[in-house]
Amino acid sequence: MSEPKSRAAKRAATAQRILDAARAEFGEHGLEGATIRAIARRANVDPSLVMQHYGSKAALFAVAIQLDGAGTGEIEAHLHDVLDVRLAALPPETKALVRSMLTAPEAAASMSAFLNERVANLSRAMGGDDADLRAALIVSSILGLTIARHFLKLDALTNASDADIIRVARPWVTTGVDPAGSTEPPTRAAPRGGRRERNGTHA
Amino acid sequence: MSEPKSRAAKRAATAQRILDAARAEFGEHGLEGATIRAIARRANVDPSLVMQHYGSKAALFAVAIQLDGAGTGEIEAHLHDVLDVRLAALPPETKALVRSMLTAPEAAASMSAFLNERVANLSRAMGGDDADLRAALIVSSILGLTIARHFLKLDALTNASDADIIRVARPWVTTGVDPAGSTEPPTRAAPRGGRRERNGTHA
DNA sequence: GGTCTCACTCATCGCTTGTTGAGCCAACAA
DNA sequence: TTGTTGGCTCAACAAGCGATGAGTGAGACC
Repeated sequence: MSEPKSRAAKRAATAQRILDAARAEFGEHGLEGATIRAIARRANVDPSLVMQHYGSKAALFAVAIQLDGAGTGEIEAHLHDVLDVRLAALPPETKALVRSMLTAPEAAASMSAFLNERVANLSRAMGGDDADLRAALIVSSILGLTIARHFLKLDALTNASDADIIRVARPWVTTGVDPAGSTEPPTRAAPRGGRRERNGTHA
Repeated sequence: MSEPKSRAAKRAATAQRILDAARAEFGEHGLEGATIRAIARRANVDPSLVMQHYGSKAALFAVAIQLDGAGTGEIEAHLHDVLDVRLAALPPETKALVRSMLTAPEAAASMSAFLNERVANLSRAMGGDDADLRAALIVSSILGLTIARHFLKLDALTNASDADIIRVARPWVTTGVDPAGSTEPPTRAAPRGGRRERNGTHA
């Protein structure tokens, strides 16, 4: 399986194994629910070694929920890809971050910062009236979809295939096709507050 | 403040005070983060009295996250009200339920059941193609909005007033006005992986 | 091949948690 | 005034937690 490596390489491999185990445990049970002992057990290692590697449970958690952020700036330019990213099996660090964001203040802060940045980027890319608010709604919706599907496992979302969800959700999120609209031409409520209705993406 | 009541009434009042304290603590710190001692302290009561009243922490939590469910069936008929309900300050039991839904399996199950029912009702009310899926997207979006605003406190959502959010989100959620609609036609990235793009609801 | 290094384990500490049972004292009944 | 009920507190338990520090043994170095 794994060749006998140098001592440093072996230690690095152990650190990575611990980190993987930590992400899995944090992703399943959250920051408080996961224990150093369980992480160590999963990594086939003594609990004290976990501390020796990462200093404390909080420090380990901070590393575990760090998103690599590849394409964070780019991804808004290809908004169509966002849903795919979210719908495919979630990366362990994302799962760990989401799992704890409602109970662990550090996770909440990290998630807020991440989403605020996405909102800002998206808002800039979209422009128009209420751009910030509209961007925040889109980002919030994707968050809600992720939670409902991968964590709460709502029937309608687990029964549906990835392709189904992408087909229905993508045009909605990215171009505003109405999810509430029936097959017949929707009888739209008159917009209130005098905001003019924009529908630029569809003729 | 409170007149000396009968013994039974006094006991009932204490039970209610404990329950209120529990909802507040669970709502702030979640099931695991909240402690019997903290709940008792908040209710000005001995910790053991909490046990005497509700049996166990889990049993108290089960009572604390119970939604009264008034209008659960009705509310789908008046979807416009949903956002108002969600945007006003969350009821303590809702906050407690949401806070723990990602870390406490019992809370997750309760939330799933609640949302599944909402999806089913909404789907029935809407009809059309992919009704279940579209209903699930709407419900998920409202969930995401609630989390992003009241728990993660995203900038764009805390800066905006209730009225702003309702104005922008309501027509979107209820009638499908496009939140992403830009002024210029977007240059779309070519779909990857050969998945054909469907756009059934719009001609 | 002897010595040192260091990745790792073992035993254990202090602390907090949920939970329990005995005891106290005001409120009721006679 | 007496005896009794019952709402409530006090003190303490076992279990599990994160964290610590001494010790061990296989591999690196000269």
